[in-house]
Amino acid sequence: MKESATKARILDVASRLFYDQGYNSTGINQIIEEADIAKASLYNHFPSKRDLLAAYIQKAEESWFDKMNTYLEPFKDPKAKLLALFDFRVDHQIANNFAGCQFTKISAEVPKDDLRAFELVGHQKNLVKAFITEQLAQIKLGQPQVLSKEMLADTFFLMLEGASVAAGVYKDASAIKKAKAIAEKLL
Amino acid sequence: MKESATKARILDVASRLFYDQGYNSTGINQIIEEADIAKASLYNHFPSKRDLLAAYIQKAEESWFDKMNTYLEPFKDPKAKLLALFDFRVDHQIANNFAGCQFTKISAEVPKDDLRAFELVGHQKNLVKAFITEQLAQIKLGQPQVLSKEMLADTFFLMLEGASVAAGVYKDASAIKKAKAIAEKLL
DNA sequence: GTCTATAGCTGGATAGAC
DNA sequence: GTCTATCCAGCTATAGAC
Repeated sequence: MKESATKARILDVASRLFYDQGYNSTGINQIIEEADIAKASLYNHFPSKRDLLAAYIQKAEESWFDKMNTYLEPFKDPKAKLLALFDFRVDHQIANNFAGCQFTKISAEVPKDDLRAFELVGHQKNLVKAFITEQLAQIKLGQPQVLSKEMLADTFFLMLEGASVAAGVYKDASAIKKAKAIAEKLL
Repeated sequence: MKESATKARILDVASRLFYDQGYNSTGINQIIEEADIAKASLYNHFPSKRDLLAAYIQKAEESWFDKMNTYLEPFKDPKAKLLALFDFRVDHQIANNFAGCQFTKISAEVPKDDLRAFELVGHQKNLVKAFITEQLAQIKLGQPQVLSKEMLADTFFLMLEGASVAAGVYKDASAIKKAKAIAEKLL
């Protein structure tokens, strides 16, 4: 069931360019040139650019959670793990020159009739939200709490989403750091 | 100092199309066709598509705050006014078919060397943040507060940013409504 | 499954007449 | 300042040989 090396290389190159330049600004021609393959080979593996986009989002989701899990692995305490998620996103933004969230970017530039893309982006965000909820379930909170655990999960998730946007707009990670400080107060 | 009707019409058409289809997916050809003018007329008023984008963002900022002020005008109490900001964004997303925040969209799809665009988007977001801070300054909070007013401003701003992204991804306003419910608890 | 070659179109931008 | 006409580079996608 091993996928061809050609297909993997196409996806690697496309992933880099889609995130770096944007999906719409990256042409098939550039992808095949940098992957050093023929145009028809690309269309052999991916029937259309839209299909390549779908494959990109799925691969990016996998890669994103791999990196997240590696980063969070040392933290055993659920509260520390949850707070480290903010640090992970700071690091990730620095590593990617403050390009913003790659999934949010896709949903912002994709034509609105590409329902598949929105669904795949939503899937990644659902998993992030689920991770936050999972950690919160294991945290013992002091009494009395202003916000329920469900509301805390929404707060953290939405702040992270917003802070990632801010990172892309302002080209710095200060919003993510502020969000972490707020999260610490709320826990 | 009145601007020509041609220029205004170009900007009107471009604004609609940029938001609806995206900046990259909207060609000069479509703009001149729908505005019913010649290509050279467009380039007479806007030296490049990038300049047209800059004009679009500025006009959109103005229009956005006009609509916001109109919506919030009936609310005299600062707390009610601040909470109504969430409702305004729900309404705005519904009115725009859950296309997400138009400013965030631009920052997500513009080439990364278009510093002017990032700056103009940042300007709009600064104003939103300032409005939130302004309202909070007039609100008398109960004691003791977990979050300072500065942190509350960040929380509300980031949640609104994140919830607008979520509205665009999931095509519904539930995240904005959840953010409002959280804000009510925190005030 | 990979290649070369090209179709068919649209992109942003300009020249020159009026 | 608006028009027509056009340039050329880029786009997605396909045909057909090997």
